[in-house]
Amino acid sequence: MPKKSLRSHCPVNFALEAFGDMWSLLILRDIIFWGKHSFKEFQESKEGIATNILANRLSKLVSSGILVKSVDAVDSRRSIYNLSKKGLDLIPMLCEMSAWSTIYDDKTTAPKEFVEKIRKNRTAMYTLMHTVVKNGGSFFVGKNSVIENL
Amino acid sequence: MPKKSLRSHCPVNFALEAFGDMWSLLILRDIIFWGKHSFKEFQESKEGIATNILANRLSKLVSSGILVKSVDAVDSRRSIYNLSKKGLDLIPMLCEMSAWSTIYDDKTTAPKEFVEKIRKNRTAMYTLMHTVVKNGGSFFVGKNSVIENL
DNA sequence: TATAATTACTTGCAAATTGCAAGTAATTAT
DNA sequence: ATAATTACTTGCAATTTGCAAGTAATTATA
Repeated sequence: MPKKSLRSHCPVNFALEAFGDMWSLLILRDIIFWGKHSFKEFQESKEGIATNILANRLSKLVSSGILVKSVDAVDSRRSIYNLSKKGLDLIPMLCEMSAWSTIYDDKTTAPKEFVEKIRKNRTAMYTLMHTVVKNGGSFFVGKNSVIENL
Repeated sequence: MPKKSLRSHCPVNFALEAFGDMWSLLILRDIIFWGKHSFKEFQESKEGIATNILANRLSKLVSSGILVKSVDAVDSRRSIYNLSKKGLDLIPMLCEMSAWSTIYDDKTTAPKEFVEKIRKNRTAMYTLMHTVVKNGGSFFVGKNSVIENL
């Protein structure tokens, strides 16, 4: 199908058309914060995404250049989804979103050091996360996780 | 109806449940960037929101404490929607979203100074916008608009 | 002062999207 | 050889959306 034209080139609208639905953002969260990379792992997240929707969102994120899909070298059944540069550049937005919720949700599961660190030096935090995720890590999971360096 | 419980207290999910749908975000954009405040003005935006959806989203944003509704002093037909503190605190997120699109949409309508300014000193930009919008202004429109101070 | 506009909605209904359950195809593990 | 696992697809009911057409309460105009 031919790529349908945008309703507008307003930057907020552009972002919404690329990744602005609930499930796409939860997939990005799973990668950035939890180091998930496969269909199965995304499916196991507690919000409970349906498999047809998950397949649909993954293919949209790949075709908009935010995710890159590859086949696992040791298990060819597995597809691996990683963030491209374009996807890594969404880290600041996800961080601000999370920081907001951490302030306004009194039952938040986010660590308080996260918001403190962001308030002190946002750009440093974004840069650190960009590097960690680019190298296969994530905020919470992985041997070079962000949280153990806070 | 009793307030339905959240699927999770993950900060990304919390944000999505509060304002994470396309139309809610476009309403927030209209207020922050274009200084719109009434039903009619939101309806006129070029993305073309249907009036039933607009009414629904405005009432959700009010009940989640992001918007505050009041009646216009000089024309009692008009309802006026303003950002609460909780709403003003979404400015950083909207800015990062816009900054991302400005980089990746080669037809973006965003001014390039915006992204430059954010890269140089994000926090200063957020603070300026917070103040301007709090005082009834916006990024583009109003006598104390942000853009004329870039 | 009667009539026309305007503003902020609501209602009804068709069309699109979602959510759920159940497959399927291609590996990999036992 | 058989069972699991992984990444999907399919069918269908239920929910949500989009569109057109109201309605009610002002405010503006002849």
